[in-house]
Amino acid sequence: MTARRPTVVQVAERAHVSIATVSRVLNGKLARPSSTERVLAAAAELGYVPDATGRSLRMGRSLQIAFAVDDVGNPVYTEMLSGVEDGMAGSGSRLSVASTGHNPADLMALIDELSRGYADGLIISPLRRTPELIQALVDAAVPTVVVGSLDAGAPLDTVRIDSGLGVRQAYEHLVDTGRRRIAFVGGPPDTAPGSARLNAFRLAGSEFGCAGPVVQAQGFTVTAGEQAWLELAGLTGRRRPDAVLAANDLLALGVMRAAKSAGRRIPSGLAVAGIDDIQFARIFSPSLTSVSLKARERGRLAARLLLGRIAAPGAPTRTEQVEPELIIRESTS
Amino acid sequence: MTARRPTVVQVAERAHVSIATVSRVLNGKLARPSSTERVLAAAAELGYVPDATGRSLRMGRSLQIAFAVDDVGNPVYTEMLSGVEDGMAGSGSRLSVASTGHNPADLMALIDELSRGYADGLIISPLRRTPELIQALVDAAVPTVVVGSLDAGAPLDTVRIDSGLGVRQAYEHLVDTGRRRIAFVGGPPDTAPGSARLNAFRLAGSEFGCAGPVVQAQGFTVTAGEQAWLELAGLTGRRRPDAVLAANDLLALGVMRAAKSAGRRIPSGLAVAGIDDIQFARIFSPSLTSVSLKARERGRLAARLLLGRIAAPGAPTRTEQVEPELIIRESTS
DNA sequence: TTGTAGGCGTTATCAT
DNA sequence: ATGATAACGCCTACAA
Repeated sequence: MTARRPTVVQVAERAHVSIATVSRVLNGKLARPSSTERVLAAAAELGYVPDATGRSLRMGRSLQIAFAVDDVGNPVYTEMLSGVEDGMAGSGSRLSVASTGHNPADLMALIDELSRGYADGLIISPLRRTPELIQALVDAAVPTVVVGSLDAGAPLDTVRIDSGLGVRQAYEHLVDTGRRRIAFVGGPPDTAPGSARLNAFRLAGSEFGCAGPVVQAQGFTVTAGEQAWLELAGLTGRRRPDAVLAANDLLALGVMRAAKSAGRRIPSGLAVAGIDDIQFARIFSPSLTSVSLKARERGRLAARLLLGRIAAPGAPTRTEQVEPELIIRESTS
Repeated sequence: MTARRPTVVQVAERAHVSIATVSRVLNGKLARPSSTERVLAAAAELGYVPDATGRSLRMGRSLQIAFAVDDVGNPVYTEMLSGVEDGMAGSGSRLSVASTGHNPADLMALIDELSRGYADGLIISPLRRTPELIQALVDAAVPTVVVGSLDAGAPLDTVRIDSGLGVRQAYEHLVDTGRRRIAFVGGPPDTAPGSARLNAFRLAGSEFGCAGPVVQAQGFTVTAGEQAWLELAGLTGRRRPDAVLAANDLLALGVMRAAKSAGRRIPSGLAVAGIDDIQFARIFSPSLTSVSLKARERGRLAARLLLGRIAAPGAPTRTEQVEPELIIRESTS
């Protein structure tokens, strides 16, 4: 911790070779067996480990990947992060995590920071996909992979999932199980998932004809879900919903909690379904029916995509598609 | 993304000064106003941003902090991570996250990796504090802050919390609310929190005399908690517990879920309390009584400690202490 | 096969 | 106040 770490120079001296030979041996290039042996021995004795910064400077690669996450409090991002780590396994790169909070400026600052060269690429799953953000990502100093659907125009690698299809699956399931007045608790409408899922709900509503009231929550949080329930709770008669479809699991959990406190029975009095299938969805009582958006798999794919892009910067942009999957649990059956 | 980024050389040429002056101006050292102005203008026009790698090499600092987490699936670590980010705010350093899984070798490899100089320090909250691990941390290439209690001997900065006191608080609360046969669901006994909390439970038991059966779970997970309940469920008569104290919230949630499925009423038939006070503890039904171990605060303090250590490597080791806090909710009252 | 030397981008010393 | 230059640790032509 105190002693200065040995460098190629120390190793070279000890092995009685030049630093070039040291570097070659350590990087697996060919060298005379005797030299190889001496270098390896010297390196081992000295406890030599190549310096990441020196190597980065020389190679022009930091061997780091940045992952920007909007809301660390949402388990879905933890799962995605876990997937990113999986996808990076064996790549030799490390993971730099930045939570950008809910401040768009933070995110822009992060993208700017990339031009410092501390990461070779960025994985991002932005809640708000504004044109400015997309443009910033396209112009970023390093390649970016977006987890989320983009207009075909943007020259960016993406990992997509049709969350609208997920909404439809949940909706259909609610109808199949006899619900006839399905309320929707949407996320903030200015977010990509917020608007996409609301649209899908409206579409499903016009097809199946069981759409009930729509509430826009302030965020994708449990608290917002609880508040959303308050708006729903007052409705009576024909406006009173027999099911709630929420734009994500945290909202659904909030709705369930508030509805239960208010004396509603779930699922007999009210069915509730969410989206994301976070790990806790299974644990709740009643356990929450939810549409898995395969966060982990998306993270894994994003990492593969990014590593591929870094290896071949000129290759045509790619898109990976993942399919949503309805997981039926107690809250609807 | 394609064009090579400008360096001090470009800026210097454009401003008609030397690279030394560019560096000085950009780092806020004194310079003639006219030079300052020209340099700033040139830098702005070129969109110059200092390269992190070049700076790191020269400064001998990577401006990165590593955070090693045993189990990303446990929200308590997400909260701690969040605290670490808070504590690092404004320091100019970035956060590198590595989840070491449950493989001790991974962790050792991570510590070895530190000697590559990719981080200036490490924050770690290890489940298993073996002598080998502690020694490795002491010998690590960069300073380490341990979130957890260590023997006084180890020359490491630490953030402590008396989780035994937390166990006692919960135990006392259960006794106060009339429970007379308190079961304990402990984590793996070879982990630091596993053994510390079990010991505290035994101590409280001998003091208050209401200790019931003890179950050792395989891990600190919901699933392990569900399995633990299975062991408890068969007990009858005098061995049948009227309360369960679990070594962490995930275990407690698992116990609650399994007990409810088995028809036990909570808290009337069985009281359940956990430890950690993860965000979801509040959301469950019934909401979970838990002892907050201030994960976020501990993360924040760890970051401060580490930054201080990096700034003053020779300073005496420090320990921050945080107090546990019992949060009473529905699962016990 | 091996060594010398240059350069990646930055900061800091030492003259001027 | 400023400029030339060295140095951080590494890899890799290029020359021998």
